[in-house]
Amino acid sequence: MSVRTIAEQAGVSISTVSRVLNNENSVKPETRERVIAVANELGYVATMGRRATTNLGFLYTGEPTIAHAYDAAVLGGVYRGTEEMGFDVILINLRRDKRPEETYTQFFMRKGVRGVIIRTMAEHRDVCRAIAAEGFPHVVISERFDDPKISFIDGESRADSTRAVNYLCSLGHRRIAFGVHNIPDRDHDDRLAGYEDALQANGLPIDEALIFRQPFTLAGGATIVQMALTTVDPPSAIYFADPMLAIGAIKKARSMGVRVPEDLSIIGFDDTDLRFGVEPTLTAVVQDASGLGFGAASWLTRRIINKSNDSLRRTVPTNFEICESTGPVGGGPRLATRSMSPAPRRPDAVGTGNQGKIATP
Amino acid sequence: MSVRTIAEQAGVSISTVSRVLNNENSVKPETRERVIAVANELGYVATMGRRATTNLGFLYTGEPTIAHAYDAAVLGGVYRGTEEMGFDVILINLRRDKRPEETYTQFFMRKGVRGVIIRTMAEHRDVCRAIAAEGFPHVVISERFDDPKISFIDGESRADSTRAVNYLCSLGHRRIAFGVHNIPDRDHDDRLAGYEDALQANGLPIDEALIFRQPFTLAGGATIVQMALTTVDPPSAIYFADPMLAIGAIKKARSMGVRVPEDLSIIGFDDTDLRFGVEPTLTAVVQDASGLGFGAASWLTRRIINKSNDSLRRTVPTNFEICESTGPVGGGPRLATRSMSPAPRRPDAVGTGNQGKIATP
DNA sequence: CTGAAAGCGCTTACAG
DNA sequence: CTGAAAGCGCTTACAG
Repeated sequence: MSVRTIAEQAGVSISTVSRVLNNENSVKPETRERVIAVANELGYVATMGRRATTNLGFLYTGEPTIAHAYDAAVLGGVYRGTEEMGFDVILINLRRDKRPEETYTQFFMRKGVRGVIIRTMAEHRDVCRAIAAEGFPHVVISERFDDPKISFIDGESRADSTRAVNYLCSLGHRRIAFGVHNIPDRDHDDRLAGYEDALQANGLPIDEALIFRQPFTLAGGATIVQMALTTVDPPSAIYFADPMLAIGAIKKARSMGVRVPEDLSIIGFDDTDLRFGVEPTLTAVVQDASGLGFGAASWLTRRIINKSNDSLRRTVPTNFEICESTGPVGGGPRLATRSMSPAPRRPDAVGTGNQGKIATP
Repeated sequence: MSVRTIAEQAGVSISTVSRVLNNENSVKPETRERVIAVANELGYVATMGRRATTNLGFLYTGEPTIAHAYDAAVLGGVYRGTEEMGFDVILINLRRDKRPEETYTQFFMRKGVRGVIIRTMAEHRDVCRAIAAEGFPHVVISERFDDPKISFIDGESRADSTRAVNYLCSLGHRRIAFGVHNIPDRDHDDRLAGYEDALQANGLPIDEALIFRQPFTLAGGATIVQMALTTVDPPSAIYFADPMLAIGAIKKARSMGVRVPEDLSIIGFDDTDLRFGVEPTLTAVVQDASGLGFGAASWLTRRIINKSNDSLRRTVPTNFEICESTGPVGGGPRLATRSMSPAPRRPDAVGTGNQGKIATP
């Protein structure tokens, strides 16, 4: 399948197809759109020499945050997911490299990319919509859309958030705070909704004074503990929708002489294995970030090879794990570690002889 | 610069060059070697359509460990380092994709890769040597070689390891253990050497019974603490050459009722910001893993563009940071947090609105 | 094992 | 704004 096929289908010459592929400004917009549509329909593949490229793009719509534990886990999963079909992963960044006048498809084809895993944020949902509208193969990670043309894979944390807060209620807690980062994010809104569901189910009021928003850093978590414990009617438990907040909170509580869980129960959220690195080990809602990346890549590479036009609309439940950072209100004895909804987790391969730093307790 | 140029220089036809590039087995070995040598000399570039590719390979010689904090930090740095010259980062894996009969250069050219950052381990030092011998642009991360043709960038942790152990001695510690992972690794050997240097300088014996080797996991660190504290003459301080070991050790000590630092001083090693996530904050030898990746990528992309033949032989000193996990032997008051050798650190960009999980206290 | 020539995929003046 | 044709980079039968 070459420029020639596209040219025939679109009713233009191969010169025009080439011009569109290279985004020359001389092409009439309607012609351009028709050619791009045909190229996406036929699954046009950029060639290297005369071989088809097999690059899968890991796309940041905004500033890349590769070094973060969540991103690293997702990327590790994406890499594993490309193995079966033999695709390579290439890191691409819209903000850095996309030219303003070119379409997404043109940008991707220029990079030799046949499909993209989109790592995005709430503010760039329109970018996901535009890529889907052009018909370019894609999967959005950790978002959810109503439009059936947009493919996504998303962790469903609302139910476990409710379960987590229900668990606190069952331990006798009545003043339960919620800590979340201070930037709008659908994931985190879900967790807030789950928290509110549980409060209502337990006949507890939703108190805005118990909802804290801070940057998702250790310092943010510390600030929340500080603020929460110095209010008039302080909470006896906090559910954090972010790992860093929870870890910072535990550190801060201990340095304030507040015992966890005797004086304060803490539930966190974990995408990796960070919950095992703190003392006490964190009771947490756990999301398999690596699994999200794996699922996205393995589905997308198949869709590309099969030239199907399916969408992926997959929601993966989280898991609620009870560890040591939660206990009865008022400081009873600790409960034994156990898991309420054990789900299979697929850890990334841990090589030998390297300096890997992942927690594998 | 095309197959034609290579053909002329190598004294063969373009057909033969093409055959070598595609590793057809009909080519005589000597001819093949000559063509590959010329291709590397001229800096041959695979083309996409008729544009030069600009891929920088992030190469795993063995099993990829992308999700690990160290790898993620390095990769984040590599990505930043490619921005100026506009290269893209592509993840490649020898074990998965390299055909047994092809040379490294052939493999890389087939992937459209113009240079590689090599993430390797001690057991694959010969792979680094072979890539360098072929003349393919490369930088090895966290290794060191005598051969001046091999480019590397490496953290120098021996001096700070000595400094760390000297510091323990200055606090009155006389029984100081060393914890390291149980797989041979030059990095970690350096740290052991630094430990031994300090013991000798302080007139202390090197006691094999105080050197513990365990898998680099939280569990490994816990095991070391357990073993160390149940010996006849237990140490009052431990220096760990790996972050996970140190964090696991702190957790274990606390759960055994051993106070850190009053009963046991712990010094760790940190590639990222994990030391801030534990209680007490870890005194540590700190390596800027992201900076290693950045340095490698920014040098390598320039070398490719300039078609120079220089080698990179860069050693980056670590930093020794005194935090809360160390104190006088016998449990005096804690010292204030300060840094003995503050070095500029370049944190990865932290985006907004994402679920990033890096510690930025 | 290798080259000359045909041919594929693409781009690029040139012409309109 | 578009096409026909020339041309570049590469691969691939074909011939030896």
